[in-house]
Amino acid sequence: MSSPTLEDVARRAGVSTATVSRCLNTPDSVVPNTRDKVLRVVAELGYTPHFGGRALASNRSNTIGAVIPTMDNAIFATGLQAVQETLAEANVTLLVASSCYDPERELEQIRALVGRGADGLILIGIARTQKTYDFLHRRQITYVIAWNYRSDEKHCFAGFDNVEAAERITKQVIDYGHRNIAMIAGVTEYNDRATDRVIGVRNALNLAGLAGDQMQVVEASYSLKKGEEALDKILQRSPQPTAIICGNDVLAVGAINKAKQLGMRIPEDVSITGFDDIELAAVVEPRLTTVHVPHKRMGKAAARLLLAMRDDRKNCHSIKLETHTVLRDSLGTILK
Amino acid sequence: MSSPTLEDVARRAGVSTATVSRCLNTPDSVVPNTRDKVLRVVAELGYTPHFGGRALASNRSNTIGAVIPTMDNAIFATGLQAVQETLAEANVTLLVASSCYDPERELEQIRALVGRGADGLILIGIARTQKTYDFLHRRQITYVIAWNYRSDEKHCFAGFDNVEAAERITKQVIDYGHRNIAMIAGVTEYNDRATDRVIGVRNALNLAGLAGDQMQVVEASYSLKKGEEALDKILQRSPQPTAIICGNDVLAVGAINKAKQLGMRIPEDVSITGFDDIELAAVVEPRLTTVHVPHKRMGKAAARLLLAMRDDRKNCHSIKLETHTVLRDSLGTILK
DNA sequence: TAACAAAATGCAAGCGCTTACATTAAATAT
DNA sequence: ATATTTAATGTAAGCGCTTGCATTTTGTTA
Repeated sequence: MSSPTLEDVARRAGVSTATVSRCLNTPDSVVPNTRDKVLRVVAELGYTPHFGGRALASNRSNTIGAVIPTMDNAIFATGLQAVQETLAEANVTLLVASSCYDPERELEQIRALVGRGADGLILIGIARTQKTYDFLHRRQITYVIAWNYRSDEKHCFAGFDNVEAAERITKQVIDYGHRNIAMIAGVTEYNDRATDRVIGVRNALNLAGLAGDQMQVVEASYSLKKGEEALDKILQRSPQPTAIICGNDVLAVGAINKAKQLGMRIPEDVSITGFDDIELAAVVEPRLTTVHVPHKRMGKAAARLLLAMRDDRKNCHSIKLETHTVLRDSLGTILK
Repeated sequence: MSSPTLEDVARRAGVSTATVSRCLNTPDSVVPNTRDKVLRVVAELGYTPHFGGRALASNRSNTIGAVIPTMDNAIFATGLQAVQETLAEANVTLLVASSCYDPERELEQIRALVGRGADGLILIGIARTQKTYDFLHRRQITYVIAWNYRSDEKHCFAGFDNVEAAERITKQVIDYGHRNIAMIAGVTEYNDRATDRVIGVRNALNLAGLAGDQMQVVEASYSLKKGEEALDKILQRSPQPTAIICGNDVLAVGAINKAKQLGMRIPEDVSITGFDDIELAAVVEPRLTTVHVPHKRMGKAAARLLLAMRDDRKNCHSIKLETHTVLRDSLGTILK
């Protein structure tokens, strides 16, 4: 039932618990002879240090936590996988919790992870309650923000500029001749990435003299079905847009499906673009023109950053990752 | 720097540490008046119990671990999300590690999670080294096996019968008139799910008098690209099969893509079926006929089971989830 | 070989929490 | 009102580990 303890090892090896502990943590401070003897017993007993005891005594856990909106979203799952791999190389374990896009719940989960001694946290995006930030700062928690980037010294980022990326793809759409553009956005409440993407689209429109502030925006939560519904809503208004920019690929694919069901041709009758470049984007027909986000590299970067900050709290060099537009088939030209 | 401790709370609330502990763990054993007072202080101080202390004193970590092949696969990500949500309701945290389909690595990760005091483990499938099972048993680790099911009392399952499901869809393919059937399977080495699916297809073929043992099987790792390559390999042989059964949806979609590139019509020129029913399956054109697996329900079931077993180790009632074939457009009839 | 410095090891005090058990307060019976 | 039961709270002993400091061993120097 009960696992062997440090003391069991010590007794059996005929040394003190301190020596055993040192064999495990600072092997160089123990004479080889003793060390071998101890390690042999460790192997013999199949001893594994008790994490709780260790955390309690050393105030360090070799654990980092990630609180993501949901794993049930390829972009986070992919990123998290990269985080996990990077962390595993450094013998650090990953604690995962999901907030389900609810700020209260995020704080709850952050509390739980900190309570279990996470040495650092990976958080998604910037938008969270002041209460959460207060907690983070009061407790001096090391954290990095992923999936967004700001040139803001207050936080440490490993992300990309959502505004910029949205501006870029919108400009592309405009360059293709579109003048009447609508947007299916992700839910912007409590979601800075979704919000930034809307801002980016509006910016680009304004810059081209197209009254971005009057652009039709329909918000939809992350699912194919909601994307379909959103398209319906957009089509009710006339004149109908010639291009629909979507806040993420899932919504875009939903919109494409619906459009096809309605007998519309893409991109001849309407152009549709996405954001994220998940696997789906290259498979749907027509293949989706979208913003490529390097999710794996981002996960790796976030993990590395956190590892570095763990050793030196102030060692915070935010990383800005670059995105680019992938031109595929769902965006077409408007001939004047 | 240092977080408030139980004692800080106790002092400030003017009670003993025991009372504070009880307020947090067994609130009913404290009179409401006292409880409110204590909880107010807890909130005031932003107190979070220290995991290490708790684990040490109670010999329970309120943590369960999951070792999955990779999160970068929608089926596991989806399932894991359900696990996490179910666990969170019980105030249990989820530790995640990935084995990358490598048995040695799986053992390593299991060791790490157990070392960190996981009260139980969720493991994927049955195939693992004897060494791993020895470790699990010697340490009397509570674990449940997900994504597969056997009527085998040795383990505790929360999964489905891969053989049966593969038999079912194969029978469907045969019923549609196909006689020359090939398979693109996932990598079967160290992967009982992939192996079982091949067995199921062969069984059904044999049962229909179609020499399942001679069926052409090409193995491919989990990616669209490998699915495409596998299709190429299959088409080299003649006579070409009229139906290709794939071990998972990703391979199936890869095969569909390639077939379309080659100018083949699906299902007129060749039928293709998948397995898993991920989101992609309903989006690809033609929509994929596949085996629906209730990943979310499976995750939830696995978590519940583990939670139950935590309280009573012997309380192991394996759960068999049902799958069914979803008929969509990628499987067509052969007219005789 | 004695005297001393340096290296290795042991001792023991916690780290923050839970939980038997002891004590006190409240509720009920007499 | 008092004795007795029951509920609420307090006391204090660890849980397994790390680590500062004391002690012992080993190595060095004169």
